[in-house]
Amino acid sequence: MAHCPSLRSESCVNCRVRELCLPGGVDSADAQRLANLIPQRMKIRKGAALFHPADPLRFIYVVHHGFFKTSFLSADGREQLTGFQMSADLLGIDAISSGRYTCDAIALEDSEVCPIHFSQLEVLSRELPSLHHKLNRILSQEVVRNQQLLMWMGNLNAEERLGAFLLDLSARMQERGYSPHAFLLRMTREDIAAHLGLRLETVCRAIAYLRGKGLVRISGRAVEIVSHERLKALGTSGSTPRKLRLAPVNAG
Amino acid sequence: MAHCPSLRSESCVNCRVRELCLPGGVDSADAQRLANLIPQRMKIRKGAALFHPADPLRFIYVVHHGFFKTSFLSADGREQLTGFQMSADLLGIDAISSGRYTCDAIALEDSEVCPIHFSQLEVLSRELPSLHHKLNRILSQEVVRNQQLLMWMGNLNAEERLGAFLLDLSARMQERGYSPHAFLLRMTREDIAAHLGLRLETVCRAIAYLRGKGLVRISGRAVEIVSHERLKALGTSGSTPRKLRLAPVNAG
DNA sequence: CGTTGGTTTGACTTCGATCAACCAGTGTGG
DNA sequence: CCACACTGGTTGATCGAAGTCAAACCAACG
Repeated sequence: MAHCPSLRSESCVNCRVRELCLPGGVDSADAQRLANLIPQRMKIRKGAALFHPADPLRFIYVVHHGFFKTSFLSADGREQLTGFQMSADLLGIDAISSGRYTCDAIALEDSEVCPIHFSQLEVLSRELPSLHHKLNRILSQEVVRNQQLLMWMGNLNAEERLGAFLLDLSARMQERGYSPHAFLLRMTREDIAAHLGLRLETVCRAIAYLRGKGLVRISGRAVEIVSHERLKALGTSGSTPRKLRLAPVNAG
Repeated sequence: MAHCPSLRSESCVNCRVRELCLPGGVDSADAQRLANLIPQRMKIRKGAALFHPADPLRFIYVVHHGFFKTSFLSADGREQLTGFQMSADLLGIDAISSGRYTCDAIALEDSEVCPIHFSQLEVLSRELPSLHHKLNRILSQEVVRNQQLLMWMGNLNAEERLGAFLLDLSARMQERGYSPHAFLLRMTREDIAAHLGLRLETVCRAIAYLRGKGLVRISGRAVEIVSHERLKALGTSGSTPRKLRLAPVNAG
């Protein structure tokens, strides 16, 4: 069971995305103990799967660098893309409930992940309250994130959904030290569509719409966000799809 | 801080829904220690809120009996109903990530909840591995549940969504020892609509459709599921909304 | 009783799905 | 080298599911 320390690529302690990741808020000595749970980083080639639905849970994975998508198919062949994961994001936490992964995790570019033996993580987090709390927060965060996505699907039209999606990506890029104004998409239009509950043609048209309004510049995978403010304000006024039906304002 | 044990209504140990709830899989002595974290059950009247968005997290709540809905409003007045909670379901886990609740929790009937001091729960779960694991599983379960809902919104049409919703309710009734064939809805059509990303008129029409097909009998809040099998099979054949576009089958 | 909140049904409109054509790269084999 | 297939992206025309607006219905209740 014991791994030779020299095999470990690097420690969590001086990882670029440490604060966003599991060791965020955990002090350095303890972060090193977490790092010791990671046998060795794994390289995943573009298009390859990290795990499949029904595989038994042994590890959860942190994306070290690269980009993933997670998606699942229902019995009758419908696909839902549940999320895109970038560095410091966790993969596999859906598996904790049943002990088996519920989705596919596919690398969208050559990537590297840190596998963490889950039951060892549970044991260690009993010893380290800050790690324990961080894990709980990450799980809860995932719930909130999914609820946000739900809100997009339930309340926003195609253009607004795409706008929200781009702003979300932008914010996550910024968290990781990249420019929030310009970045490259790692996924296809079809992936975006499967994520937002649309079809790829509709995503294209939504892009054309935002471009036409001068809110973004998008050609191929290259995105430039011209105005975060105006993009955010997309839904606020103008068309009112599925907003709360307000009580009529009676002056008398 | 110490509460007189005599104040505690009852213990978790002989609670009807113990296995579904946090003490599920935790042995009786330890379940009693969990019960000791619950100062006293709280009664919530129909229509009242258990908490509001931005309230600081102190307790998470287990529904002991009754029925709740959780929903949130975005800045621009759009509402998304994130879920319905019945006995043994947890309320407030969305708050763990930021320390503040992100949604409203409203009782749909007179209800009773078990408040659990969250930071004490974290401390106790460090001592009791089985409790710790159960908490992780419940959090993960919530992620999976939301992903399921996402799949409904992204891939199913109105009738299929309603069918899936009714089957889900039915399964949860059964888990709790009630009949899966007939039960009462505690929520309005508008609540169902806000949950499924539809409008109430569309929910009404979807009900009429299922009734017309002889799959359910619904009048007012009373639901009878005539055939679980045929209800499940709703999407499987026939119309193919948003299914995977299959590669054309070339014989040559 | 009339009021009120929830539900149902109808007529019409609209957003996004569908089907189809076409384009830009990119790789492959003759 | 060119012909070609192939993948991903864009745009147009058409259609249908669900949204919107409106009216009516019903049970509960003061």
